[in-house]
Amino acid sequence: MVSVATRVTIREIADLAGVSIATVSRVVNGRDDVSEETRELVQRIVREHGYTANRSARGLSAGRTGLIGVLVPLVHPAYFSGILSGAAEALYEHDMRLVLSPTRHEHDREVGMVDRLMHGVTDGALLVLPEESSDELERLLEQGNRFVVVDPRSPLTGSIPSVSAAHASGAGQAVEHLLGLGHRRIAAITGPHDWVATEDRLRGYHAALGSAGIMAAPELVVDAGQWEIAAGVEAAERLLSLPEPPTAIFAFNDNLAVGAIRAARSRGLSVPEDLSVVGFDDVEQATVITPELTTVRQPLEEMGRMAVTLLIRLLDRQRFETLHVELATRLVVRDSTAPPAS
Amino acid sequence: MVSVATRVTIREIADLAGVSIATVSRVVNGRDDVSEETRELVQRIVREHGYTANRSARGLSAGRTGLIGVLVPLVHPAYFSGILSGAAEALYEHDMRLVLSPTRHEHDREVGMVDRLMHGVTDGALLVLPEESSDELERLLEQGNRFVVVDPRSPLTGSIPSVSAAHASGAGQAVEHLLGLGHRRIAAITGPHDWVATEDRLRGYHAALGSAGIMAAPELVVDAGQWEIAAGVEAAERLLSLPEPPTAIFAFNDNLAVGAIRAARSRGLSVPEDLSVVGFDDVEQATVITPELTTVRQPLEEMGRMAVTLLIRLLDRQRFETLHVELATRLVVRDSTAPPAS
DNA sequence: CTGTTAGCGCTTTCAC
DNA sequence: GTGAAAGCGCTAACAG
Repeated sequence: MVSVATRVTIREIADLAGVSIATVSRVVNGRDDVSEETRELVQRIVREHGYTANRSARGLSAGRTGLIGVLVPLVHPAYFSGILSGAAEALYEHDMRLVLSPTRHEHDREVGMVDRLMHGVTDGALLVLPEESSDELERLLEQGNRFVVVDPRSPLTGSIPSVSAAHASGAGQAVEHLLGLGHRRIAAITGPHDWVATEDRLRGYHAALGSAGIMAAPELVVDAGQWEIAAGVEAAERLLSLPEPPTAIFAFNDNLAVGAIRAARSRGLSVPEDLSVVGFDDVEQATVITPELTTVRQPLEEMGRMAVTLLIRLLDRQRFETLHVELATRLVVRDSTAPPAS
Repeated sequence: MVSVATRVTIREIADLAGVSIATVSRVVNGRDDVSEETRELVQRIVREHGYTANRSARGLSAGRTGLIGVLVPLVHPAYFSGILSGAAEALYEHDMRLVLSPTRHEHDREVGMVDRLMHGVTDGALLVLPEESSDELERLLEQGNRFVVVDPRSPLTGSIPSVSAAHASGAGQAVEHLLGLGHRRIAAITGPHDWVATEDRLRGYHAALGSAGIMAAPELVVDAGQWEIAAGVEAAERLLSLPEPPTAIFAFNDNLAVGAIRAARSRGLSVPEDLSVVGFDDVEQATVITPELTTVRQPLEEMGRMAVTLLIRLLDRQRFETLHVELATRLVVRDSTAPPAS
């Protein structure tokens, strides 16, 4: 005969303490217009009975649910789960919770989810690598939705808050590392060409080469078109069959780098002796592959945390100057890079 | 002067349609006591205005929020994100959402989160690899909480619904594969000894050997004590320095298997020529490592989906016979296993 | 079949 | 400093 336990409500706490529910509400929400005496009394009762406000009721009456939607294309890839992890932790510290909403990269599903989430379930959202165009996002904002974009796919207009990694300078770090080792023919395997991540990293690549007085040979930049291992294999094969192949490859993410290593190996080339490879992201597989990958670490957890920070400020209607935050990357040198053969 | 858009409410839809809010509510909730005519009218208006019920209000009034809490130790490891992914997808199909709640393996945090979640934010929960003892879980259940345990760490009493992989038969598949290749000295690197996963896999290991008329040598079973790569390296080193080392190692998860491969390699042994290695889980790194890992695949997404199915039945107060569901595993043969040297 | 009404538990004016 | 009371938007009896 177990029935769903009926939780203690604000009414009961009020009765127990001999005060009104308004007073209990004040204490629980940390208002300061309560006498010290009353506050302590109420707090004691609250503690003794393990009372916590019913979130639905609070959401309905105060318009704040303490829930944040996080839209990610997929939850599985390490890239997204890193961001998720950081966001969940930051929200937990604010006593808020994360509503996980995978969009499967489907534009319509994403739009629908934002809409539903924003209507009574969630106070705001994080849009990770959203499918929507800048215009669509702008419109969402105008409709009164509160959100922060994490790692925008395409360039955003000024008023949409966002958090991303410093792609260009990260790429610069990678290339400078290779230059420092003595490489001069440094190839790039890029991601899809219309992504901010790709374009910015490409910019960083060219800038770093340029500063060293090197003009990147056009044939050394190949577009993998995707971010998957297979595309990396293919792109690397094209590079390695060049009349004058590169001595180092900067792959625009770790998957592509893994592909490059495989391609090299299957040609009998050894990494890093015959070919240096640098990746980007620093996800787990970077340390599983042999040789362990030298790569540019994106601060994924930190990106999630930072996005939460911005969003909470937004919800509190605080203004802030910098709507676009770029988080620094860090080069992690492991075993896949070395000076060129001779 | 953008103000937070005030969403269309049931009241407005009712007015627009010239019916009462009760009727709108009936239509929206798919009740069948509405005339076809009225239903269509209301549905049209609802569609035109993109109305969806405010979840907080519904939660408060109906006691159902459409939200499910999922407690996981961490979100990042592929193991958990696989389960999360399956659960999120299944919930989405039921128009429900997932509240992500990482516990960091902290018992108190987990208990606190269950408690808070269950109070007005969530209808029920999935507890993945929970820290609580069977007794504590039992008590939670008695207090009226609705939840399903995914991959219990310790054995559960009968009344607590759970979903897990078929550990014993999975281990059997691994060992039989090795036996089939001709191995006779088959070692096991186990996880922590008080885990259901460890004990069941160990049982499967012994059973399979036993059926082949082989008595497992005690020194061939080593307890890694953890699930991490480093522990796998260490355990494998112990095995490989035995006077009569094994020709094959069955590691109780992929991390440990990766460790075993590293240990073999650093001794100049090549896998699979000199040593076969089988893992358990089939997470991404199994295909990144060289050689690609032969491993027992756990149906992680499916476990998440199944848990959601059970939970929803539980919420609907449906009875079911099988409270404990075991999902079959599948052996994935790749390149880390081969017949013994000679 | 449809409308009226009474809450769900909480926050928030507005008085005192 | 504290309480009374009016909702927040919705669901679920209960009438008719």
